[in-house]
Amino acid sequence: MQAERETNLAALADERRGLPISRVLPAYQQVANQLQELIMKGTLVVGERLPAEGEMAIQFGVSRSTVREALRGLSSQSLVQTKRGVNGGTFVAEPSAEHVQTYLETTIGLLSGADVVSVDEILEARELFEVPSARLAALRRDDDQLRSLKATLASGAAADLAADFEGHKEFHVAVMEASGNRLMEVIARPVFSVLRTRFMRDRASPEFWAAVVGDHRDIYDAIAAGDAEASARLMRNHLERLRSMYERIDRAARPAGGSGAFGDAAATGPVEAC
Amino acid sequence: MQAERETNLAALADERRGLPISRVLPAYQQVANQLQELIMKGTLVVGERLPAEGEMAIQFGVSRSTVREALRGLSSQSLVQTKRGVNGGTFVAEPSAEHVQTYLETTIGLLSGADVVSVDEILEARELFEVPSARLAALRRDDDQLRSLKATLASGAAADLAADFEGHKEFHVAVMEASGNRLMEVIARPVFSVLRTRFMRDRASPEFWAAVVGDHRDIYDAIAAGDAEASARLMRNHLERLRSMYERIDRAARPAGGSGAFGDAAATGPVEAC
DNA sequence: CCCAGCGTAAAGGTCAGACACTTAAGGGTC
DNA sequence: GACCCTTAAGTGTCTGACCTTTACGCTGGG
Repeated sequence: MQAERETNLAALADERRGLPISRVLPAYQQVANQLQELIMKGTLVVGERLPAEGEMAIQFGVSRSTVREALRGLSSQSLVQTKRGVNGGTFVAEPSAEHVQTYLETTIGLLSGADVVSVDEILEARELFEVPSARLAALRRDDDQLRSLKATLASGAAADLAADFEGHKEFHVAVMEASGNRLMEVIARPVFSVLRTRFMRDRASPEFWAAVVGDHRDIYDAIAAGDAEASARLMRNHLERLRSMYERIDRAARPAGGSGAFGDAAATGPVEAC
Repeated sequence: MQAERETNLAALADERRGLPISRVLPAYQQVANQLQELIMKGTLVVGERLPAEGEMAIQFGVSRSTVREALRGLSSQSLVQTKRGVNGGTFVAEPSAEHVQTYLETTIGLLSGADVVSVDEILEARELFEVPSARLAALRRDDDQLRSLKATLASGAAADLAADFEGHKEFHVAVMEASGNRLMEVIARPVFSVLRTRFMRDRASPEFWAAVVGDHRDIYDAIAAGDAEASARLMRNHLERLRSMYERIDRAARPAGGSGAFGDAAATGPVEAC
């Protein structure tokens, strides 16, 4: 009872008005779209197993390769998951915060690399996210979260920069966790990570890191005391300190990407030939 | 000069210590990973054309189908784009805010549907995003943005609810645009859209919409006057009004998804048989 | 009775080769 | 010079085969 798909798919296009632009989607796209819709409408429940590739091929009236291509797309969006072996198959994946974070991190990195968003905007967004996080953390943290937070405070006596750098990350992540808003956390973490990746460690002086460690301790105290406004204020100051460092570092030219990934491939560069 | 991949890929697993869990990724995954890395490192520049599928197959030492599956994954993450015809091929896609928004919208919707994040958290995140947006908009909007903003103000005399509902969306989007932070916009829009989708129109009384329209006008005035604090405060009040409506509506059971998407398929449901 | 080992079969993973469809470019005709 | 037509590169799709993984059940020994 599924689509018929005559040999000539283009026939479907006849129904369209005006614009004769070829808008017949490839079969794998159509299959992917249909499956995605079933998942999003909840017709296919999380954890549910889809029919085997071969069966879906029959039901959709396409070949197994086509179905597989569709599934690859869905699985790279973490909508489905595949398992091999007997009782293997394709399963509706359960939405996970981690997937979203991974995706956001790479994507924001790309947006930044392509100058669709500027470093300034990322820094600003970070403040917009983390300052309220600190405020909420002061209001909501439970004892466990407070303990985790405390555990991330660096030794102070700078053992080595790398440890401080790690501690810095863990502290901020712990604050986001303590804020009690998982959506906020899912979004703020990648933003933080992108900045962290862009401005790798070792660029700042030991004195700078010492100040960072002091900031963390102050913020921790405010959160522990449940002082929302102090937490927010201190976090803002802290982020401003960091921002000034980032801005100083930003005077580092990004390497101009050359071709050559596929050595002898095509001499037909995207720019002028001849 | 590419990977060799003997017939037995599992040989690669021998190098591992301890844990003998089968962690040899499928070939398509490995190919996808390598390509993704090349793109993210900037070795493959935006707009650049990758070798034809057949050539990549040779270079990676896999079959064309495998390459294609890898490409489907990348393309569904909007990392690459394919074009048919002569001079067709696979091109490194230019990162676009729209793709991210689409992805975020579906994903946040799923996270919410699976109760990984609660409606409360989404509502809170929305306030956390849009209140600062309004503040920044007051400080930064240029004349064009102000004009666009004004254009979204509903007629007031409720023509029909649908129009108000649309206007509501456009107003909030315009504020985000005027905030001058594109990252913020990319993130805030999907959050807004998810709420909007979850609580479809027509659930609120005409009086409610009238109040909404009034709120919008007030916020607009504050933004036009460049009064940052008033903008923020009014936006906060506005969102609180909306929140109360959402919370009232949230007393609506979601339909329990039934099986049957693949009718006669398998009787081997995920739950008890017999 | 329990456990280890082995075989089996279902399902995904990979491959090779063929053909269809799309589309830009080049050449030929009027 | 404008238009059409052929051509070819490259993606899209299909077929059918074989490999690999892995849960499950059977079987035999302790």
